[in-house]
Amino acid sequence: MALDCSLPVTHTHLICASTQTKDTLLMPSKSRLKAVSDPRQNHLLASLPEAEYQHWLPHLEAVEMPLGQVLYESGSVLSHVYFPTTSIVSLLYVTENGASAEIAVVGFEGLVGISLFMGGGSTPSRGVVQSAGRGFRLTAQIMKTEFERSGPVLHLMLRYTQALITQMSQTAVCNRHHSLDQQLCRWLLLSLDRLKGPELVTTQELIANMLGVRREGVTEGALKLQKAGLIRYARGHISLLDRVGLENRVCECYAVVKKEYDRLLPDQVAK
Amino acid sequence: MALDCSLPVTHTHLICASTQTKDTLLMPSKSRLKAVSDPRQNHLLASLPEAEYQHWLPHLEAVEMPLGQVLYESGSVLSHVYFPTTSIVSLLYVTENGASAEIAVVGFEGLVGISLFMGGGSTPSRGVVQSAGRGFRLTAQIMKTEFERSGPVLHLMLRYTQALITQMSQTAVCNRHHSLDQQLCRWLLLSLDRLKGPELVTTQELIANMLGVRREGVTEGALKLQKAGLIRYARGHISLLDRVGLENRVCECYAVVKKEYDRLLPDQVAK
DNA sequence: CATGGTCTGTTCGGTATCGAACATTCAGCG
DNA sequence: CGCTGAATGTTCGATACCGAACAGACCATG
Repeated sequence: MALDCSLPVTHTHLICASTQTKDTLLMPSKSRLKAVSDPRQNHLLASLPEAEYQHWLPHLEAVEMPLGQVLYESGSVLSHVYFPTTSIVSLLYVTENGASAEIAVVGFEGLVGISLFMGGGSTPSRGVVQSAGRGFRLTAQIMKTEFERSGPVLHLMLRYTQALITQMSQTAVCNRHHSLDQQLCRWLLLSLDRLKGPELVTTQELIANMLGVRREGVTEGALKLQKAGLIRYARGHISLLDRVGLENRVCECYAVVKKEYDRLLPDQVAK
Repeated sequence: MALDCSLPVTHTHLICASTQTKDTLLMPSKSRLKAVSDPRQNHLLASLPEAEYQHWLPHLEAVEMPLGQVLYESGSVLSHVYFPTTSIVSLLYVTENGASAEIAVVGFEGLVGISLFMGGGSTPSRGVVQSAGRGFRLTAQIMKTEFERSGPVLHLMLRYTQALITQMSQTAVCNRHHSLDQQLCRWLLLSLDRLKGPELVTTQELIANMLGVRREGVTEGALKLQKAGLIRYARGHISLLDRVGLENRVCECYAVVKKEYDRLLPDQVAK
């Protein structure tokens, strides 16, 4: 913990150098230099034992994660694992005829690229930045080595993976049994939980892609929520006004997932 | 491999002793003593390095797995991991209002109880025997120890887990985008792949529970398939007549899952 | 061989979502 | 400042699935 402060300085120069990864960059974030990232904004990194953390530090590369950036494609071998801090990444499945569905959301609580240490190297899903921000990444090689080397790291990663599995499973059930309105609430809450502020920067069109429904459906659902005074939105900005109100409308799926994350990944460090 | 033959003898006396686990026994299998189980009928066990396998052998307990048996409840801590040989287990989520949906099927290719070595101890799902048969089990303690002790075991289990994750994810997408008819085909093929013979012993009612739809829907779908000459069924018995025909009707989800299982778990031993 | 229960077939109206088409509003840009 | 494209609002018929109710077929059991 004592050495945290030295980090941002050490790494700031890397932020720009690493931006040009695979830019499907749709909306470049307007050089918000305010929050120079601290790796421990990511809860997995923050949960690492101090010794491990110090060991990782030199290898953690700060990266900008612009909206729409594809971190990995279906079937491709990952070059890095990503630890979002102020961004959100969606794990997306795309069907043959172009329809899509999000199976999980990853934010500062998690990591993108479990297939790297799970042994498969790739998955049939796609990782897309769904809310622009920052994060850190580690090369595949180092991640694998660290995973094998340290028991605590392994256990942390596996517990996280189990939480992710819960989110995926619950998504499957939710897709089957709950109304679009409920799913929209779930999606909003899950996404908002993975960001600092009370505002999401996304269009209804993108939400529709995530939920695997038509945009019109999202519009209607969002309208209801806005009329009820739970959210307010305008041209790509959605603000949370009444969290309790949303929680009253959401299906059980949200609570199940949240509870499981809390159980498997208690905040050992600051929240 | 050389010692396989001695095993059935060693363990046959355990089969009965271990039957009375938690019997929601609906349909006791009529004492089919023909296939006295060989642990290596389970592909995970068969994929273990010889040394590991010999190490596990004394601890593998042969068990009867009757239709409807609940191997674990949502949230409960597992006492054993199960390795099906001639049975199929469904991982089932049940919603507050009683609706259910299967998120994955496990047969001789896999194992039930990943939360044991993933670190969570429990999951919000339920494990139910969906096709009566046999299997082997290992106590939680031994499974955990073995998982930690041996690299090859760990890697095998994790690769399997990743395959399972694919199945769960694909189920989520399928629930969203594909028709009941297609999903029925997927379910039939996935289930048939996890059994030896070309016949399933299940009612349409149970299939409906698994798919999370009404029984009437399954009846209609099954009728179409029967009229098309792809399957034949009667009172709880479904026979596969034309696999290719089914594969022509199924959605991509089946192929994606199958391909991923084949990729992650190549049959190192006999198939 | 009668009976009860399970399994399957069939029907009908209700509802949520789809697919497509179009109107409106707003932000950014030249 | 006006244009353009993106984002949002609205409508309509089509369709897949739901919920409920019931009929027939078959098996096990007494």
